[in-house]
Amino acid sequence: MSDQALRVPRQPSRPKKARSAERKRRSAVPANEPGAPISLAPLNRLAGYLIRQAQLWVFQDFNETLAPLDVRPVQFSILTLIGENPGLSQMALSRVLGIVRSGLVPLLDSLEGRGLLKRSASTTDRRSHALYLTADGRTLLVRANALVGEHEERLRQKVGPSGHKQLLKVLEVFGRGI
Amino acid sequence: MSDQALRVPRQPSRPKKARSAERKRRSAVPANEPGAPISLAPLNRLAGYLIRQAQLWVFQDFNETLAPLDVRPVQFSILTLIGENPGLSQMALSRVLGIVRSGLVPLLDSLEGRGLLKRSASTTDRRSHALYLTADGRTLLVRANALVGEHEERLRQKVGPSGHKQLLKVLEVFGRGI
DNA sequence: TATTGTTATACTCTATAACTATA
DNA sequence: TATAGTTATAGAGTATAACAATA
Repeated sequence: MSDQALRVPRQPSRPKKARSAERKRRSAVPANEPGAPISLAPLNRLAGYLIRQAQLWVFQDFNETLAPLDVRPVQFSILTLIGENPGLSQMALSRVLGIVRSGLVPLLDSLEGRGLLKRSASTTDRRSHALYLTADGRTLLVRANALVGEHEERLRQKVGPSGHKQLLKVLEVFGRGI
Repeated sequence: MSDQALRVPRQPSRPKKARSAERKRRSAVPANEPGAPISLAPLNRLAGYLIRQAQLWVFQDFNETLAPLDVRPVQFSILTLIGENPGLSQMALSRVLGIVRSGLVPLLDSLEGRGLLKRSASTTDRRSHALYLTADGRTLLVRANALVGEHEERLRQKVGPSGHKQLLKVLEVFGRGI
């Protein structure tokens, strides 16, 4: 964050000239009062919208809870899946996670660089890697599981014990079990 | 997509030299069979994981359903909120959406460029804009609501009618109602 | 001094195409 | 020919800092 000279400016995602054309004339119309209540009624009746809001809460609380270990949700999923299925290939992992195989590479690079997993040569197919947790990876996963338990408990308190049970049952259909 | 000369190469997110160091030695260890079933049990017991998987399904189905109108979930939320709260300011909108105000600018640029909304001058505060739907915006929102209804119906079929009712009730706590 | 909208910047995630090495 | 892993590339989403205009 200190060496600015190494940075290359990025291509802006939209051409600049389009923007000025987008805001040309602005007639004066009465606006809502600043402190006025905002109606969200139509959105709050959509289960899809509520699922999205719930997911944002989950990720935020997960990240805050797991911050001491610096573990994101997808990293936790990767470590858990490799721990449960030692020798997993990257292709199999990418299929289960719903991530294209090229997107998995930097994620595994990072975890391998931290010494949490290793890519071993497969004995059956020299193209593929067999993924294993290291001892450090197993140790971190134990600590992560404890924190995830705290996070899950906070979620249970948020929706209530019966709500939590209902979620596990109703959303079971979305769990990818192969 | 044709004029390659205009493109500026992007800064890779991670330094290249770190990668080779990350995969040094690879001992040969027995790997899981390629066709072997993969255990997801520990993840499928976490409500947070299931909420995430459900949200991925929701976005995918939403995008496929609304593709004819080229409306993403966040764009639908913006149009709905402005339709329900005409004259809304960008600050108020960004707070409700949970988006920082700078992130809202390109979203509104795009929708304004498509003629779906307009930024009008506020009568009370010359720093702020009052957001309104255009006639085209209202027309599109009507059509979008019909498609969102189809999407919601598919979600209801996915989790069952009683499951859908339970979701609306259990997840109500995540709906931001100000 | 503080706030609103904007710009510039950068990191993450996701996706596609092409390459290497293997099958 | 097809597949596993990798690289390069591009776009979306999200975040911070700084600026001008205004409060």
